[in-house]
Amino acid sequence: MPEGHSIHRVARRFQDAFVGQRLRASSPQGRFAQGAALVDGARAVEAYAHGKHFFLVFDNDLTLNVHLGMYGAWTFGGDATFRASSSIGAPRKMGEEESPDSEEAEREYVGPPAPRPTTRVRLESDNGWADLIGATTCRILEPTGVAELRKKLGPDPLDTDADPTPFYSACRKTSRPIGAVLMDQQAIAGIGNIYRAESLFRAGLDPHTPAHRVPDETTALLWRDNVRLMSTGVELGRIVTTAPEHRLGVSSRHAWPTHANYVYGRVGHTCRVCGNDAIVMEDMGGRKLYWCTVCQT
DNA sequence: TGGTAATGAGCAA
DNA sequence: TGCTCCTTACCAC
Repeated sequence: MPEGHSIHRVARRFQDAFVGQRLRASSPQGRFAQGAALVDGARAVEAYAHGKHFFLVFDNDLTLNVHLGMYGAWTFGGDATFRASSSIGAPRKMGEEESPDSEEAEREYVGPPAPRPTTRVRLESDNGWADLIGATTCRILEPTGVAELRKKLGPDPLDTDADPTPFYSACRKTSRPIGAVLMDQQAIAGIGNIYRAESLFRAGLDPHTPAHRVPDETTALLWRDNVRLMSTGVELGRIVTTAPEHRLGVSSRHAWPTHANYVYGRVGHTCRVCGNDAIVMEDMGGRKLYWCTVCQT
């Protein structure tokens, strides 16, 4: 899936383009017809993300809660204030950039295109639209439901007010591998398979290290590094975890994908730091874990 | 045309 | 631990 940074981009997009307006809500696919009816015609008052969960609050106290899962994506379009249509969500190609700037602005907004048959939700204002496909979760929540859900989510590195303490204590009290804890949304919210692998590499940490044996200064480093990496992800619309000196000879950002990561998806390639053919892939908790057996000890 | 993998997570066993 | 759901795109045949 889109990791946490993508969801924060979605929230930003909604905040800019839809919040403050009355929205028409529908479910072209039909599977969310009842939910859409609950907010159809209501005014959007706030959009935010917590980890990989997206929340759109309406003035009738109901909240649209979306989790994109592995395949979900939002597509946006509208008049000039929207820029041209773009999408945020499940990338289909490695390193794909989300919401690329359009080459030309749309001349005249005449309304949204016909929805794909798989469109779960379409939200429409007078000057733009947002389509959701493939989400694993899409529902309407009461305020209590939102509170209940958020209580189960750990601190989000992309939340500037977040207190990382719960993440530190989660690490101290479990012998589960640190590589598994980083993926646990109850311990820390928003990290996915790429940020997991890349931040562990940058910390020089063996993913199998029992979390309670990771020094406090290292868990603090992991938090701070994910704050930095994910913030970069929000700004770029793409995950780039390599330091500039490890992207030598790459000037165009369109060439970044092949130099954007240290270990994710790089089995059989030379490690950018130690130069060894030491990057391996294994299964951890049902997900593919990539790491360098020389750099991460 | 069909098999598969993909930045996820809930659930049964 | 493994199955399931959601959807798309790429690849091999």
